[in-house]
Amino acid sequence: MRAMSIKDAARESGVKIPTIRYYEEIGLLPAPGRDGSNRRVFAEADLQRLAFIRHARELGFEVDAIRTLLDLQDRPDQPCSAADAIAQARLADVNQRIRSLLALKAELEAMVEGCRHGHVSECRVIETLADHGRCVYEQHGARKSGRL
Amino acid sequence: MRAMSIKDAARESGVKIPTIRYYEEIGLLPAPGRDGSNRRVFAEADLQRLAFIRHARELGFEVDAIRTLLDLQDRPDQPCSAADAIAQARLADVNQRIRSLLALKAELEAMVEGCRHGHVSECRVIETLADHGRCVYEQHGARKSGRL
DNA sequence: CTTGCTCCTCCAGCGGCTAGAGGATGTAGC
DNA sequence: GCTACATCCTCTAGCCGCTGGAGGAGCAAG
Repeated sequence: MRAMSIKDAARESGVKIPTIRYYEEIGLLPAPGRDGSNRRVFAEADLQRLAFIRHARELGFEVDAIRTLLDLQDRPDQPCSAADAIAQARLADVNQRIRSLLALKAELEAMVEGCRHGHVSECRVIETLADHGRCVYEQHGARKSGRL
Repeated sequence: MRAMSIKDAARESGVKIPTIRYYEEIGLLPAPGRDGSNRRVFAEADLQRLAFIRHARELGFEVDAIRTLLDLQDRPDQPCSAADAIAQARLADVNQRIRSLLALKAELEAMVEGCRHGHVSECRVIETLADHGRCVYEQHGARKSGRL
């Protein structure tokens, strides 16, 4: 059973030091042990938890969702439908986001391609921004939250 | 020349009232006139500016970029290369984001499809989160900022 | 005994809003 | 004139998920 400092835990897990402390503060990571000088000592289980959290964050899960997923992980006899639902919801969100971004991409490409590289007075980029009506696709925008 | 209240301006521009005030505060929207009771009075030009800002925000431009774009709009004799560069940078960002999200989508689909709807102990979703090595695609993650 | 490294806690800030308190003013109906 | 209600104002604090800095403690090596 390795016991390591926060610095080592950060290196091993890929989670930065202040972020580790933050996860502890918000209760995502259970408070690790301390040594005689009040320094945190991380065990194997803490590292696994950090890796889990990091991976979930990379996949864009919100902290609350991760909390639920971690709780589930701790109770292996539960049905996994809750975990499945969270992942499904996240997938739906990602799909929606991709759709939005593809519309933006088309819009931005039209703006950039239309640019004659002259003066602002005849700049397609500025014109398009000023007049939504010139948009290639109407339906960009109105995303609520802003992850990934 | 119409002169309207903040409520009307919000309705016309699609920008919410507190957001309009916020844009004024951060200097994105020049401070509009006031009436005898210290209430904001919005003119046509203000509305156009609000529409410009809103459209740019929908396309995911950052406030600083919008500031530059608005400055450019105000000086039509300038070359539009700066505006072009901002739009290009935004396009590159959108493309990168789409790539990330497609990787996430694949990853999430693998997780969800692998789920046998049994117990957490054999849940593909939880397993995959716990062990990055099981990922279909390594290269998800590490996006810096989180818009759209 | 000093230097340098790591650690601790606490607090402030990022972006882009959003929401609420607490108060002033305007308008409509009686 | 009075009441009710809508709208406006300013100011402050909160959202998410961190990130960074101040100020201080503790430990090892030279």
